[in-house]
Amino acid sequence: MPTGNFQRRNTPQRKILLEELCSMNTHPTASELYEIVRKRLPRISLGTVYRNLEVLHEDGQIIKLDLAGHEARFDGMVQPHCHVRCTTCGKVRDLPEIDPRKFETASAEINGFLIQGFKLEYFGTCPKCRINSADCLKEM
Amino acid sequence: MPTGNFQRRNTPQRKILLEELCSMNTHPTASELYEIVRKRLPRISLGTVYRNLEVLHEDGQIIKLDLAGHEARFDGMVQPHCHVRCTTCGKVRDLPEIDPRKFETASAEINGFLIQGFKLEYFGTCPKCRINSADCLKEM
DNA sequence: TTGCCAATCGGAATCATTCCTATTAGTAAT
DNA sequence: ATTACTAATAGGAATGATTCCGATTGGCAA
Repeated sequence: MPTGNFQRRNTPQRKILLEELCSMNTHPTASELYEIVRKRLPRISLGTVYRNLEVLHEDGQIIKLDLAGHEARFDGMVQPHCHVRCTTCGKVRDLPEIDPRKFETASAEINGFLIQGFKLEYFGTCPKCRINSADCLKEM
Repeated sequence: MPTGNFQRRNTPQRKILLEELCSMNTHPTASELYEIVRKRLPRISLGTVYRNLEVLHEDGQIIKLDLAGHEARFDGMVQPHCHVRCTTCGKVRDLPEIDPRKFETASAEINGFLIQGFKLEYFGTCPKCRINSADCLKEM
């Protein structure tokens, strides 16, 4: 998850990963990006791709789409926006904006997609972990 | 994904899985449920647990929580409701209701959870797959 | 009882992701 | 330039959730 603390200077591999990701709007997986980047860096390893995508994500330079039950996908567009996943072929595309009113309707059409539903997941800190991290602070 | 077509008669294994899942509100993973059910069915296999959770989900008898980048969790409460995941310990709990207005605020407190954000994913059918499935219908 | 079919068991296979270790590249100091 | 140090990399092994497969079992109808 993004820490927002600081932004590391990008290594050559990381820079090229970012360039390639930002030049596409198809939200590739780590493996897809690996195949693409390999054309420019034939000796890059898949582990490096994973690690650097994680670093870029931590530093807020890219978005990680960790969606329901599928491999993670990555997005070079960091402005907040939504995504649709095709339940048939699995492709992921951008949605123009968050419109909570759409939640009410069972189905709708956006950008040619026939929307069947949405999945909403909150994240945060549970009561117990809030207390524990408070303890941590006291101990320091 | 739920088909809503018909509901199969539950096998003994499936019935017990459903009973156990409905008696808890902690959204167990398949492995956790496997350990629990094993007390009543010592010879059940993990594969059976996975298959039957999938069947129950397809028939709409349970909810499958396929959340961001973690193992799937299952929920016996089928009324629509939301979930929070603790980013520290990973536990998942119910949220009382969907309140789209909450989307606006960066952080809020619900049920003792300190909410840091949410993840919203639409799903549906992309333009190409809509056409292909229409072709399918024509061919039939 | 027999045959049939779906469900099960048990374990192997898969696949995305993470981890490990030796090597390399980059930078600063000498 | 050379050396020393450190962080990042490559390559591959390990992990872990999930799916797949083949042989066996259980329940039901003829």
